[in-house]
Amino acid sequence: MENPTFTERELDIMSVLWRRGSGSVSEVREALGKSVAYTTILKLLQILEEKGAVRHEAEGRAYRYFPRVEPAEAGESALARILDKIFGGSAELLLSQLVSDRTISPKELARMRKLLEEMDPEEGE
Amino acid sequence: MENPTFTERELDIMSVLWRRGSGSVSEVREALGKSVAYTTILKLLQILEEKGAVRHEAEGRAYRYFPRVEPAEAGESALARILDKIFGGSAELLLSQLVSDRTISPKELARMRKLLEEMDPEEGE
DNA sequence: TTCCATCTACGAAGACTTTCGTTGACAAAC
DNA sequence: GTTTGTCAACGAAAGTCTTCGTAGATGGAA
Repeated sequence: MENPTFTERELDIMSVLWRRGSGSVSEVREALGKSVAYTTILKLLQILEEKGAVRHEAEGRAYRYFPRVEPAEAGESALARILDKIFGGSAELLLSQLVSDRTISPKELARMRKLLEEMDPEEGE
Repeated sequence: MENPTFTERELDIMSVLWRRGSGSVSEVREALGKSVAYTTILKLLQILEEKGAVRHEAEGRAYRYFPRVEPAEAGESALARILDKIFGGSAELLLSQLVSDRTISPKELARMRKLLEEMDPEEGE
């Protein structure tokens, strides 16, 4: 899937599948607090499958859905959009916004520092 | 504006206003490559004004539109969504995705490092 | 004055997204 | 074997977003 983008609701569902690894319609519905009808979740999963974002396996009479798109792929598209449109391409500004107004644990902060330390300048990855 | 969120097209327009500081309908249209009709841009700007995201001043017979929402505000909402739904709340994963597969200049990388170095752990800001 | 260009206002069409009711299959419980 | 509960499929209604045509105002050029 090239540059996967998801609608609001689709993302809710993908989020559940990423967190849990997989899910039946009912499980996804549970995870979303049962705020939407069963058939709505089913429909969305069918749409996502058509898009190639998920696949399913039979499990008894029901289906178990698995994500086919990695969070990283979806994140790349989503971040690129925000970086460009909102932060004018400045990763620094984005990072600043990310860490401000949000509590980051000392451990996570340390890992984030390390991540940047270990990055070789010029090297994209 | 509490937690401003923008649709795809609205964001295109806000992006232009943020970049330029302000814009008339024609200027915004130019900036978007004239790919959409004049009245479409006007309509979107009227919607954004109704939402409180922009304001206008008369300038001759035309209007000049100004953003009333800061990129930071829009960025906060947008990042929070991605962080939660895609990266499972991990700022580290998000950062890792941000810097991978994207060329960050040595200077920007240095500034990003500094940003994290100067952050006091536990302190939200 | 009349025409043309430029502007805002409005409304509605078209596209996309979200929602769910209804149907029919199937299996387990009665 | 009839009822009950769980399931996927489908289609269509309702909601939202995007698009632009048309109308009417205004000002400058012919």
